[in-house]
Amino acid sequence: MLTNSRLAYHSHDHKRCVSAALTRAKTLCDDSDVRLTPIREAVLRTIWASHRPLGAYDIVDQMALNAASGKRILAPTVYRSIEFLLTQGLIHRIATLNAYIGCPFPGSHHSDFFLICRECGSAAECSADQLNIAVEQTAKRADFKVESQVIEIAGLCPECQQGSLK
Amino acid sequence: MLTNSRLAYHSHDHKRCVSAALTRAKTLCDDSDVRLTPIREAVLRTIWASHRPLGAYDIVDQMALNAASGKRILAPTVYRSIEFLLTQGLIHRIATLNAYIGCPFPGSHHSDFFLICRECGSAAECSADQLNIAVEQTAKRADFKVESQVIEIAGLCPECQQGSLK
DNA sequence: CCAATAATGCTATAGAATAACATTATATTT
DNA sequence: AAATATAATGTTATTCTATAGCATTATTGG
Repeated sequence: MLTNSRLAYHSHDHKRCVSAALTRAKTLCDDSDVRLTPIREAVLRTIWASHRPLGAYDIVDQMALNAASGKRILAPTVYRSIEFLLTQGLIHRIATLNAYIGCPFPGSHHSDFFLICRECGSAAECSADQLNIAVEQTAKRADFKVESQVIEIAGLCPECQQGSLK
Repeated sequence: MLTNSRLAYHSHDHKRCVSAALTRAKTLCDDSDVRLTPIREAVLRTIWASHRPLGAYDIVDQMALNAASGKRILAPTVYRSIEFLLTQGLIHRIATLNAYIGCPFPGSHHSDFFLICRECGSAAECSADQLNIAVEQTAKRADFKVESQVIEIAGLCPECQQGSLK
């Protein structure tokens, strides 16, 4: 099983998370001959500010002012960056939250699913063969051809299970 | 595996689907001492008009005029009915589509998932132990306590696989 | 440098969902 | 049955999410 649950739920040197994500992003965009512009990079950095999925308008609010013009960066621009980052596989959309989160292992093929803590809001991404196989097999029994999947599990992360004394 | 994929994807006597759903709904609401009012029943009937998830404003548009007053039934009222029907387990929300679909087996405990055809829009609900076990086990490996799950698979239903010749 | 393409700025608007308060209907108590 | 309490609906406005359309600026390739 591939997962970033250690990092997502426990305290750690988050700056390393961010810089690693940024480095990976640059490399991948370079390899794919697409442009990780300053704005796109800033959006990615904003999303990576935590392990909690972030809404598009939260991103708008938390983005620094445009370095060049000193003006705010508005929703359509942010949404364009989001679309770019989604296409490049650098972020994911969490459908149940209308929010976006950085992908911890972009570039690698993985049908992912998410463990989202209802208490602290942190989300871990996982990829488990067992689950993918189960999806494939159950779909097959209905003669259904799988093309994409959204799996979002809500509950309590390890830390918050301790916090809530029940 | 529990599923309504037969009915969802293939032609059938849909009136029976609807009347069966309505009957179940009445029974369940009666048992739970909650009121399936005319409007709530009309919303449920509208959702059950097909096996395709229906958006809230589509429901608003497709609802008949209020039998009593002859006026349109507006969004907040429809949303209230949706909330009621969700609470009673009579319908489900499809997060990836912002849409709602009738539950074919309400009352029974089931952690469900959906097979949604991108071609015809029909969605089948399934419940497979194998998948639930896989979810539980992978979550457990991350020390995550599962409370609810959203699993939405997109692809091609049996009928539409034949239609699209590839 | 010039033309073509890509990215961003900006305004408006579409689509999904709910807040707040008034009104009406139903249930409960007397 | 009348009075009261509770539940459901009507109505208007608003919030939140997302995109359309067009102008402007930046980047790339010749």
